[in-house]
Amino acid sequence: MATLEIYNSIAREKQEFKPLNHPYVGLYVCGPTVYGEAHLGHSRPYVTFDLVYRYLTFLGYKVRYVRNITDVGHLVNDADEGEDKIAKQARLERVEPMEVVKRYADSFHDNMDQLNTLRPSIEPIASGHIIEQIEMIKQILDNGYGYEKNGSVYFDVEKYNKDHHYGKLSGRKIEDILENTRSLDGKSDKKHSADFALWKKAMPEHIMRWPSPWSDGFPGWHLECSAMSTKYLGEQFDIHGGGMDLLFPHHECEIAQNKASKGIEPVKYWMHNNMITINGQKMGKSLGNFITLNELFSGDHKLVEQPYAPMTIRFFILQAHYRSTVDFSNEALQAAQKGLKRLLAGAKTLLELDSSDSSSVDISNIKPAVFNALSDDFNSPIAIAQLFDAVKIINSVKDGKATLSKNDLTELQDLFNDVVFTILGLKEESKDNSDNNELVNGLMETIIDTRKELKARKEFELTDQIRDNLAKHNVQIKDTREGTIWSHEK
RNA sequence: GGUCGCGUGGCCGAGUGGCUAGGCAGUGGUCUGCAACACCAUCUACAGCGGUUCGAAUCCGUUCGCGACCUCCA
Repeated sequence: MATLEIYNSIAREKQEFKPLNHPYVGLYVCGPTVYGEAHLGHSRPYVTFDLVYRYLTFLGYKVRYVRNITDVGHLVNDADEGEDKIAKQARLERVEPMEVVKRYADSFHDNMDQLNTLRPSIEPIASGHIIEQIEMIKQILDNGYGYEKNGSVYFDVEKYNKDHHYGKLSGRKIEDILENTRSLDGKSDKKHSADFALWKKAMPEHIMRWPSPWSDGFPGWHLECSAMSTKYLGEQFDIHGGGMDLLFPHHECEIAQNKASKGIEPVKYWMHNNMITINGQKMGKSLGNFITLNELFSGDHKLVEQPYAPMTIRFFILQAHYRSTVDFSNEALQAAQKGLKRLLAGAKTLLELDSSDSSSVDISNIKPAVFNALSDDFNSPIAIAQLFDAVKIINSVKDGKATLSKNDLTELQDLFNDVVFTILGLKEESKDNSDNNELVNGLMETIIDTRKELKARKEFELTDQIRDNLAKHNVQIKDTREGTIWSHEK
């Protein structure tokens, strides 16, 4: 099997993956700020890093997957002037901030379960780690990279850059940052506009506040990831993931905070997924062009022509490489839906095939091609393309136009089981499992038998009527060579 | 304006120097009472221009178009 290569954002090239502490792997992914329902854009990083988590685990690594929940400190606007996102939503909904957090964290978890993403090993919450964050601020101050002003503490970017390189991840030069950062019209306590908040003094009306040596207040947004990744994965860990839009300033600030407090480069491999776009433009809350996952699942949105199953969304995302943008459209999702159906039908057929004495087709290159693709920076679209080639073979065998030896058949079955279900995390979308539904099975059996009798009498008007009526209840009837089968879809 | 990236066939989306990506859609056929599924065959491509090379979608230059980040964002 090929060695795993990962595109490391900070090196701007693919690098062989060598964990710091084999076979253990630390994986940190920036989680959501839970002030609203998750939208399609959110599904990208979590499906992407679910693939990373699943594949690393499959390869035998012991992965600790940490993904935070942000419930405090993430401001609506500028790091200095904006309102806290959670607090704002709480005001709009007239509830407690923690009610907002609970509601949308639950909703997020539901959506992630629907997308069949595995839950992280640890899911730390920012407000539960105030002490750790305060400790880190103290260290940054002790090391001379921060300053206090009016109860707030800021990171001194200019000072830090004298000893380290602020901008090494995003490829920015400090001069450009200092030059281009928006001026704050002298309203700010910051020495320089490029500086960012480590601790903010809370306004009197602010509910989300904690005591600290500097003021009653709350931590800056960037700090939580530094503090929590350090706590659960150590001062240095293997992989840090997140959306490309977090690359600057969020991840840049994280590196700075870690180095300023611990003196160590925290992350070995930085991974950034690209955006989901809509009409070529990034889907985002601030742009107002987003579609929530629940809206996609229900079809209840003006841009959504039909309900899309969670697995369709997952497959849609996996059919593109994580570092490419992927554009939302109904056409693309419908193509994904049909493609997924074909792939899963192939997987099912594969289990029913009989082996022959020998193979009439050569399947020896499929498995290596699949794993080479996955090991080449998690290239799921290539892996999927290989699986479709296998589906073609599977269907040929089913049609009696090709044969597979016992060994080859087993190899394909194992491959599909490993890749389709374990690694890509796809699954059948069957909601009504017929095994606990004897009544329905009995009824369907009666209907199908009756229809068979009608068919024999060439009463085709009636047989078609039965098929059409059942279709109205999302029950599909198919007359195959082996007999009539039925399926119920959502 | 600065930094970075992208532009592939009707649509989506891989590929980074020579060999059919794949999916969806289309067309013709096989199968079917008719469908659906499936199978076989088939079609359309690398934004423009210039260069390097025996050979470029792939490397270099340039023009045009689009996007991301530089405010919050997955």
